[in-house]
Amino acid sequence: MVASVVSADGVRTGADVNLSVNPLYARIWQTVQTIPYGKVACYGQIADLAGLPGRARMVGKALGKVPEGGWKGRSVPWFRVINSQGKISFAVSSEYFERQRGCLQEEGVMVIGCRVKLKDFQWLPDLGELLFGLEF
DNA sequence: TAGCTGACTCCAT
DNA sequence: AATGGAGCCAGCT
Repeated sequence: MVASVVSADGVRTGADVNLSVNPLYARIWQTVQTIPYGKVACYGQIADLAGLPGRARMVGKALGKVPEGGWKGRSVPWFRVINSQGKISFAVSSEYFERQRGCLQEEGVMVIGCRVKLKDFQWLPDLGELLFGLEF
C-alpha cells in the first residue's frame, strides 16, 4: 500500500493518482495556515473564510486529516482552531486535548480548563491580511 | 442509496 | 458557566 503522496504544489503524482486530496480540505488547511501565532479562530470562522459558510463540521473533518508533513511546505496549526464557545473540542484530559492545550499555551494563549478567552485571543483578520494570506 | 456520525452552532434553560 | 435539543452538512459505511 502506498501512502498518499502529494507534491508541494498539490499535484498528484505516480501511484497515488487515484487517491485524491479533497480540494475543499486543502482550502481549509490553507486558511488555517493564515491564523497568526498566538491567536485562535473557531471552526465556523475558518469555514467562512475558506468560502464554505455553514460547514464548520467539515473544518473539523479536514483538521483530522491534516497531512503529517504539512501542506504546501508549511505546517498546519490545527491547534489554533477551537469551537465558537471558545473551548477545545476534545474531551478534557484526552491525549489530543492535552496536546492542543500544550501547543496553545506554548504560544502564550491562556487556557483555563478547556476554555480560551476569545475576547483576548480570537483572530480578527482585516481584509488586507486575508488577501495576503489566501490564494484563492 | 440510505443512514449514521461528528474536532459544530445556535438558542433556551 | 453548564447542559440539552434541534438544525446542519458532508464524508463514510
